[in-house]
Amino acid sequence: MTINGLQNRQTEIPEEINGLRMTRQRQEVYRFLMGERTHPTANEVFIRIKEALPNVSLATVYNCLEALVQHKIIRQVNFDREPSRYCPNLDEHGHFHDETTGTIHDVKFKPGINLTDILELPPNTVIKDIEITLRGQLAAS
Amino acid sequence: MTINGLQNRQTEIPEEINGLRMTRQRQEVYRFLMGERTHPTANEVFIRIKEALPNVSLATVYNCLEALVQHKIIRQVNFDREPSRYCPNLDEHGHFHDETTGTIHDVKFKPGINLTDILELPPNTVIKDIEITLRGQLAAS
DNA sequence: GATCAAAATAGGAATGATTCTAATTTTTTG
DNA sequence: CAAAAAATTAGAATCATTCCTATTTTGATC
Repeated sequence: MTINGLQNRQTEIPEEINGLRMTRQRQEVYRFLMGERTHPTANEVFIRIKEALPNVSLATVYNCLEALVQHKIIRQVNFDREPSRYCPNLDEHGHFHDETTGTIHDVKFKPGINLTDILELPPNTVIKDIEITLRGQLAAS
Repeated sequence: MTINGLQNRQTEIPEEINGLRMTRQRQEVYRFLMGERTHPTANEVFIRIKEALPNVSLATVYNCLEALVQHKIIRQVNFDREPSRYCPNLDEHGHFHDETTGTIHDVKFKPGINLTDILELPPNTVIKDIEITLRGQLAAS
């Protein structure tokens, strides 16, 4: 792929993000996710970054993904009991799972909506994380 | 437990619910869930209904749960990648997972709130199912 | 109530995403 | 550079769930 190393410079990724040292493997995982809207699984990440790092192991991909999630650099998304998927969008948002195509779409909240405004939470509740998932289909219009 | 069979009559469960024939095993699964607020896992259901049906198998519990879910008699609830849990509350609601105690609480919507009102869904979307899960803790007040 | 077909169940094997373990390599620190 | 810490690798282990197949139960029909 490379003709000239200098022209092959890919998106610059800092040496550290949110206190997490960005090793080569973490960079590749992160770079791939940043360019994806498809919410890939760990295995899909693995297959893809093997192109750049042929010796990478699946365990490392899991380690990287976990580290990135824990440092709030990416998000983990779960649909029922399917394999976890990973998402670079850190804005508060939900996910719509289109059953017809199997694709997943981010779903924004309408402006000014605050999740905790619409739910009857027990008093003194500290919410750390919210996950909203929708299943359905895009009707042929 | 039984002194007098007649007095031991438990909650009457119809022979059929939503088109699903209520076999003995399905009855036991359903009856147990109806009396529980704890959102048990398949295995917890299994352990519990073995008291009434010593020969029941875990596979059957899974079969029963799936049948009940598919006929919209109970709901399946997933937290991240933890074992699925089951819930007899059919009202539209979310779940709050208290990390301190490990307990799960149903969360109602405030009156008049319509989920689709607050989300920016793609046009022509048919939503079949919504799942809202919250993780956090009940602060000591 | 006997008979046949369909549905449900039981038990155990198989699956598959994820986690764990131990050994090796890389990075950081003194 | 040496030692310690962190990250990576490969493969084994885990465990919830599904699958398979034989058996049992149920429902329909006579």
